[in-house]
Amino acid sequence: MTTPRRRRARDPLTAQKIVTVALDIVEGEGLPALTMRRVADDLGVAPMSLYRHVGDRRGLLVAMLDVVALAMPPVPHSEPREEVVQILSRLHETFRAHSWVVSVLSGDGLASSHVMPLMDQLFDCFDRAGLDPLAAIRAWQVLFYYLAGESIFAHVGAVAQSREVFRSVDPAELPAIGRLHDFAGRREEQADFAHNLACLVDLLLPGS
Amino acid sequence: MTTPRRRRARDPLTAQKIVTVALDIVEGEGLPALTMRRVADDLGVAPMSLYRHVGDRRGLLVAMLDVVALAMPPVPHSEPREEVVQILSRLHETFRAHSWVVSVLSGDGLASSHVMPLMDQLFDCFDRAGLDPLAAIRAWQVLFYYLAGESIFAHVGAVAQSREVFRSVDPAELPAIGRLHDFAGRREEQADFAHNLACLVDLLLPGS
DNA sequence: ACCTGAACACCGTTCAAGT
DNA sequence: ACCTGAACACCGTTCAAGT
Repeated sequence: MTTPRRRRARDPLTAQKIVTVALDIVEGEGLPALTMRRVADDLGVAPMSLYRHVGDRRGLLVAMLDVVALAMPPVPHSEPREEVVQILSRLHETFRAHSWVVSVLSGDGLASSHVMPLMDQLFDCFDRAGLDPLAAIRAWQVLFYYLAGESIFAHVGAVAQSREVFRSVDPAELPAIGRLHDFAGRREEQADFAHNLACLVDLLLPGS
Repeated sequence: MTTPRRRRARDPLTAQKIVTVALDIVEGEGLPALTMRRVADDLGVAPMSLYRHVGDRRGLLVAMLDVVALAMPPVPHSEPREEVVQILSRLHETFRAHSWVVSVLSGDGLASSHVMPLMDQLFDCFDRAGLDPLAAIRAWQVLFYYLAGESIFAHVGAVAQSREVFRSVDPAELPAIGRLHDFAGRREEQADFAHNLACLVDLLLPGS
């Protein structure tokens, strides 16, 4: 094994290296596997070495969010309604591809400043569509909360005990739920999202 | 101090006592304060004593969800549209009053079987309103994901670093965001929820 | 049957010490 | 300036032992 146990002056630890390794762990094994000690282990470094470069665990998570935010391809400008759909779809793709992101946003209350340009683009669309600031904020809430809820529960739902609760319902006792049993499960959730998003945008943007 | 360090045969530990103490902790100090060791301490009991009664930490959380679900007042029957609004409002009140519930639902993928009657009532409303099963599932998704997102982010947002990110935006660089600065913060989120909910129900239920 | 202490395999982080 | 080991104050849970 030629893996060095110690860093050399020529091979210094950097925030970038730490974030890269942390992203590898979290993409492959999920958020619970991401511990400071594990990141340090994978780098062949003492746990405390990380703290000079990323502050603490929350600092590491923000740095990871920054990388994801900066990796999002820009959304081209177009007619406001279409542009809103594209922006929300981009966020949806991001949450799907990196499901830990929503957990960090909601669970730890963290955020990356690098999403703000995309937010600005979205609110500019609202403005061009004729929404006043209050209506724009409400539109944002409806769209983002739906998006966030969808991302959280679509991800966690795949392995959740809550599925078992739903399945174990007695159709004789709760008939309206019973009627759903045939439909649940074998549906395209991607299609549902696209459909629901289109409906919501139609609702929120005036005169189309 | 007369606090007994040991249980007597006449004062046996029960799942109910454990859940009561756990709810006290979580309502007062939040989910991070809820540890098996802390619950045991508050009961004057060894940590391992809990495991015979609640299985494990997840079992304790489910038992806590059961209590909250059973404490929800029933929603009176009425015209479908109104009944849907009432059911969603009841869920919203519950999530507001016990903000840890949404974290447990989303973060741990747990659920209580005792919410299923309310779900059945909701899908019966959808049925009476003329929605086919597919449309009903989509309506449920839109409403619940919005509700869940609202509850999660309204709660976590109050203390979050993400607020700081928003506030620190330079209005010259991102003008559409800058225009919102005066509006954000001093709004009634409760009113927003009621308004948004009414709009969503109007969208999802046909012909009103 | 019910409860316990000791132990295992973890956490994030502080601190004083090394180079 | 950058990295380290040892330590602190925690976790959930297993196991063998007590009554």
